[in-house]
Amino acid sequence: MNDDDLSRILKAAGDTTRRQILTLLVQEGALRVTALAAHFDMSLNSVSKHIKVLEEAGLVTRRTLGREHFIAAELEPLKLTENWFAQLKSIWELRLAALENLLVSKDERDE
Amino acid sequence: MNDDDLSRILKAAGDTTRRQILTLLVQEGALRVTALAAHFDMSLNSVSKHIKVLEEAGLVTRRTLGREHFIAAELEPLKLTENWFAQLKSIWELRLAALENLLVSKDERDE
DNA sequence: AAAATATTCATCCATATGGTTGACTATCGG
DNA sequence: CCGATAGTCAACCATATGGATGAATATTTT
Repeated sequence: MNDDDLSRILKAAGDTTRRQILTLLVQEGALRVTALAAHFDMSLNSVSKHIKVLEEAGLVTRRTLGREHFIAAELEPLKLTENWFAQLKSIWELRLAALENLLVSKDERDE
Repeated sequence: MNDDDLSRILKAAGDTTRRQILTLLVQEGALRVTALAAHFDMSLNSVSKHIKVLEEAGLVTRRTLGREHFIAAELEPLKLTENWFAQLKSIWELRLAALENLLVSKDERDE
């Protein structure tokens, strides 16, 4: 289901550390796991786990060269969240428009 | 901290049931807790808890009339998530532009 | 071949989350 | 005042999450 993708993405993005990781990757380009971990007051392993979560959400990709894993940001999936929001807004506006019409036609009847 | 707000919003939005609640509210306008709960295969209490999470994230507001609580969608906070995404994208593009410049000036030197 | 480096895997822990049920509170209708 | 209705609060349970540490794996360096 696509809805699960959206949940995964939003959950992955819902953690401060993971958002910081994404920011680092976006501003510095692909980074190794150790390089990323250096920015956090947290064990390498914990950072590694966060990366895994981001990876499973499709928000980062991994290119392995020998023993080094290069992690890169992947912003594409965030468009799913934008789409969801846009859809909500459009439904909202449709309803408001319908409401508007109701009021207008009521006014006309009352004239 | 504002970052906590963003986490709260994304976490609230990261659950399917809660997103469905938002959709219902957006398309039908304010609804009572019981009316909302009727749409889910889940106890009233669970829905009530989801509403609370949404409320704490600012994604819904509550108007209490007597014993009835009317819940309404509040899309404003979702703009924070849009801003975050937009910021990521802009940093990304800045870096790409800088990279582009580097390549161009390298080409010029090599001519 | 041995030591060092880069990373994941496995386990453990405390706390958070999503769900349940039962009790409590508040309001409405007779 | 009493029963029904609308909700929340409290406690409980199973599973998920975010963190830690120690061991295992793979690769590079010496």
